[in-house]
Amino acid sequence: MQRLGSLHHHFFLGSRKPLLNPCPFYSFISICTFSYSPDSTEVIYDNLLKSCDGLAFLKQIHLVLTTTSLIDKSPHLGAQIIIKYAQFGDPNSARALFDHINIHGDKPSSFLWNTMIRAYANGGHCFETLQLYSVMHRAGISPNNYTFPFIFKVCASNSLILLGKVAHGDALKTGFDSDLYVEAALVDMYAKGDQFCDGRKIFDEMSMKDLVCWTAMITAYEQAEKPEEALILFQKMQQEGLLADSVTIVSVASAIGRLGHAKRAQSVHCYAIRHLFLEEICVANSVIAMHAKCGDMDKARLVFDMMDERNSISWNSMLSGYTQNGKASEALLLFDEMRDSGCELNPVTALIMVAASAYLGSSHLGRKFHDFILDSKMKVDMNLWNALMDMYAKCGDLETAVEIFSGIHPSERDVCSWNVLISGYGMHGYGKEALKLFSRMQEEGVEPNHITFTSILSACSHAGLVDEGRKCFRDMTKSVTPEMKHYACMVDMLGRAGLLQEAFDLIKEMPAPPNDSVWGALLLACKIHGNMELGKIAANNLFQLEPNHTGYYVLMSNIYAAQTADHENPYWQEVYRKVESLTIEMKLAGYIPDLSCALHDVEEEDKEHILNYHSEKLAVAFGILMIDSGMAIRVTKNLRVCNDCHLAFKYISCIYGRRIIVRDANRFHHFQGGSCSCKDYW
DNA sequence: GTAGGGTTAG
Repeated sequence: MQRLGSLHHHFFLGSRKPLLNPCPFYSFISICTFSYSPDSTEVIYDNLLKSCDGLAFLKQIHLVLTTTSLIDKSPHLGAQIIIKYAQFGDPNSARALFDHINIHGDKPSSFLWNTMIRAYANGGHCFETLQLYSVMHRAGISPNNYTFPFIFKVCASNSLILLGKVAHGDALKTGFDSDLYVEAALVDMYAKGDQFCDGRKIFDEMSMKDLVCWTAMITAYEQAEKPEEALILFQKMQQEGLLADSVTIVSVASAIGRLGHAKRAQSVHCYAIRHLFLEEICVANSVIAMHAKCGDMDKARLVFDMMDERNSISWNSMLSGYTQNGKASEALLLFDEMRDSGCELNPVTALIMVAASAYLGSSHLGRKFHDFILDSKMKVDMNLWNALMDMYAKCGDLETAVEIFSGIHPSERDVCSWNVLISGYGMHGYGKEALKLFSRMQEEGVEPNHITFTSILSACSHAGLVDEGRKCFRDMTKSVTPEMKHYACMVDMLGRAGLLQEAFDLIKEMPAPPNDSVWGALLLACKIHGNMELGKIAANNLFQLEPNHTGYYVLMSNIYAAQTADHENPYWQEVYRKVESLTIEMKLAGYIPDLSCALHDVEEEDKEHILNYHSEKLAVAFGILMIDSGMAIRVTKNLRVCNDCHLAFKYISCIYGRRIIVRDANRFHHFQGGSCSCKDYW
């Protein structure tokens, strides 16, 4: 062996260059052939093949073995060459050799058949894999525990579960179904093919499960958007004493990302650090995506910045994280960095950047990325076309969105293309057109999904098409179970149309407890239509569900405020007129409204308007109108009096020569002759 | 005797 080793070494150093010309190489190998017994020759070639790192080199070796007929004598070397061809992405050459052996050599062993099947399967050649599997049967060669995993793998990744089931039957007949690898592949196939129960059943009945089986099942749950189940299984796996490896962690991180659990995200991150998994690009990428989905872009960025090597998935995860967290401008900055880094910009990158443009509502930017896509000659798949349409619709350019849609061949359009356009029409207020598209879509045989129904209900809502919306909802319940968001759309639609009781009845009929978006839609409708009674019910539910969401408190407070202004006071018109004349009189006397007291972020003009109708000003105006001039005007208020009202009351006390006594949340203010007892310190 | 399964962005 020592001798062979050095010979091998010598060959490698000495004849690399002449390889371009087969002659010297060939004569050298010939010498070897004569110098050693056939067994030793086989070992030499075996070593040669092991060190072979390119297709050209491999073809040379193949040629020599063919001309010396060694290929027909050594099935082992034949198999090694087939394996190498597959590794270098040349399954056709592998197949040619396989066929050659089939004709010239002994009948290929099941080992060789498996090798060829594997070459096809790993190269993603689904049809060839399955065809060879069937030829194998006809040739009378039995598949074994090495055959089945590859068959199941291609069935899984090409959604050919029926064919997979047939092969499963073969495995049962031959008794290989209880092999660990076969079982793991079956679990994977059934789970990926939406046949969870079958996959889970096999998994549960396995006599022995290793880490790969657990990971396959965990991954299946995660990819089927069942992250809770994935994590429950992960916990069980740990209870069984198995330790997660980097592949497991990738799936667990994805599951946690889906759930948005920031705390668990941190613990997975730590685990990955402790086990040095973050050095693997795949793990780092999934940890980045996890933090991004949990809303923590700083942590995502930290991982990203620490990476020694990044691929396009790393960059894209960051870009999409920034976009999804409302930091589109950060995404734009990072995109420039990505371009400078020389990393490949792929269709996913383009998709994210188009979505970022849509988020910013900038058709200028969106168009720039559209041009970039066309210039880069990258393949524009349906997802990217859909994103472009969505971007144009969201940037106010519905015409271009429609233009793109019309340019796509009808057979190419998927359900998402229709959804994008329907929602585009909806958000532009064209409810009738959205409905027409919805019918056209069904006529063309495209099955609507839950997003289609959300889009169409929302379109009806914005256009006030209540009857049509009701009908869509009824039709929808025939084929799919309505989700929260559909109820929210319905409540919004009915509520906007003033059908508050019907909206409330619908909420009461819901099979599951309504969430915040359903109650939020009702509350908004109550605000629009001034319904205090239902508003209180909606608000109370919202305050329990989302106690920290300030927007709902503001909405409810506005309902109360509107009710106050809602003219219960028979003199309201006089009061409002008085406030207006008071303002003019005060301004003549030098009053400048203190706009900083109007806390809403609105135009200056609106701020002044809001200030004028502060409840204490209305009360004082009412007092001036109603109370004898000799008497003090007394106002009681439950909040601290604002600066602007305080200033105004000083002016009024002077202009009208009246005492105004205001009790606010903390103290009394006595206004008289242009000043206040608090001496402006309160 | 040779060979094998589970992974990340949208």
